[in-house]
Amino acid sequence: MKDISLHMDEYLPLRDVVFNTLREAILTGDLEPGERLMEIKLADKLGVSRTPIREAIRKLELEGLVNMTPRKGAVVAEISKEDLQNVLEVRRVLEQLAVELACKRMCPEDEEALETNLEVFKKAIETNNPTDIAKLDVEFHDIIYMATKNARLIQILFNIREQMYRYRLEYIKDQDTRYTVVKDHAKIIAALKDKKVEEAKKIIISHIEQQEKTIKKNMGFN
Amino acid sequence: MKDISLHMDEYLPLRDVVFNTLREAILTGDLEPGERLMEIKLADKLGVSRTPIREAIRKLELEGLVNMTPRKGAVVAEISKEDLQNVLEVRRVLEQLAVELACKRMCPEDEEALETNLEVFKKAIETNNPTDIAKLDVEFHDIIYMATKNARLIQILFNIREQMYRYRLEYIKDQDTRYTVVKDHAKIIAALKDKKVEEAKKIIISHIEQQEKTIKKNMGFN
DNA sequence: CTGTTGTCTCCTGTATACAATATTCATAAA
DNA sequence: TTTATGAATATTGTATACAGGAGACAACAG
Repeated sequence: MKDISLHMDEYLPLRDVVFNTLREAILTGDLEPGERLMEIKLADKLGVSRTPIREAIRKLELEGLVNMTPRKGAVVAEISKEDLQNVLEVRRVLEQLAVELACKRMCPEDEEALETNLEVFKKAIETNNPTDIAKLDVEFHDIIYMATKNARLIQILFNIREQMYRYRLEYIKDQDTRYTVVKDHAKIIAALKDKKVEEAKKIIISHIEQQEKTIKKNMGFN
Repeated sequence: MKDISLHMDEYLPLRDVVFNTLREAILTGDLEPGERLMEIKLADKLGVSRTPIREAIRKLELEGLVNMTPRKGAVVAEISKEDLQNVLEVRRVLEQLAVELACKRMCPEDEEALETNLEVFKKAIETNNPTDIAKLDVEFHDIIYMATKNARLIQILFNIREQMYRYRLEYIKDQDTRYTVVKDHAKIIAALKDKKVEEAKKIIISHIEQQEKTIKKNMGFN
């Protein structure tokens, strides 16, 4: 039997479409922190009934993007300096774990993917395309995550990155840091290839701390 | 105005009641791994409509306790040796982070709570009440989590513990390890009080590794 | 002028109805 | 006997209806 399955995963339940739409809107700031999410209004706007909206909101709640109060509804979660600190504290150790595991378990394809990414990244910086740059940076870390072969870790890191996205857009606008990012990525790749775990960890930490500084600077958290 | 507020948090939406019920059933093994969760059946059994059931299942999905396939429904997530490994890898670093932060931020009340817990724990072991023992062990770690003052970390650790519960019940039945657990707890408290971060981390790691061994032994993962 | 109460409206919580898809099982053809 | 095929059935996806709580606001009492 040949592969006749023409994208059987093409179909997405409305709740997932709604979920993605709302998430995107929150991450880009289209829906502002503190804003109420009213089911009927959203349902009308998106042209669906309340049911998928409700289910999407339940998921957003678990993702930490909205806060719910029973019988009062959901509001877009606030972003605060404290919360950023909290997320970064967790992220720091998990990213370290990720490079550690990646070091152990990385296969040749992963290595290759990292190097390809770095090249494309460099080009994107030349052409100065912010969207591409952000996407490629995300992809770089994705490759490392995947190399860990730990589905749980991957899931949590994805979730954390989601949170970070609300700050990240600010971060990536900052011109000065771009070359630092490239250098960091190159160093990480080298360390991973040489299986220098501690080295790789160190770079990741400084990488994150650099981001932290930039974000705080750009958002006026000080 | 006196405190006349008689349990205003008494009310729980049905979806949360259902969520707790199903979670409990999954964790205790009442609902077995691989078992299908059919909405109508559950709705009839619990005497509610499908709506709260569906919303509860969405939450269970995000918690990782069930797996969903669009248009096919939800099944109770399997528990495998690999998954246990994955969870433990993450847990190891996050528990370390927790004691590190707890060391920094613990207040006198937290210290007191830990010591009280230890005393009660000892008594529970004397009287050999498995339910109490499990509850107190959980509480011990809760106190440390809370002392970190990091809501994100707390949330993830809670979630991880939830996952662990599926193995933990087996773990706690094991008689031999109980005294080790008490000793570990005492050592952790001492280290936290003396602000000996590295020491505390070391103990936590061995504590977890001990659990890991016991769980694997009891579940025949080898 | 201030605070209380009642009503009105809006919104969420829950149930149910209807639509679309997946599964099952029997039947028929090779 | 095995494999297709298709109708019957079961189950999920989505929309809608109805009930009840929360907030807003006006009328009224102090």
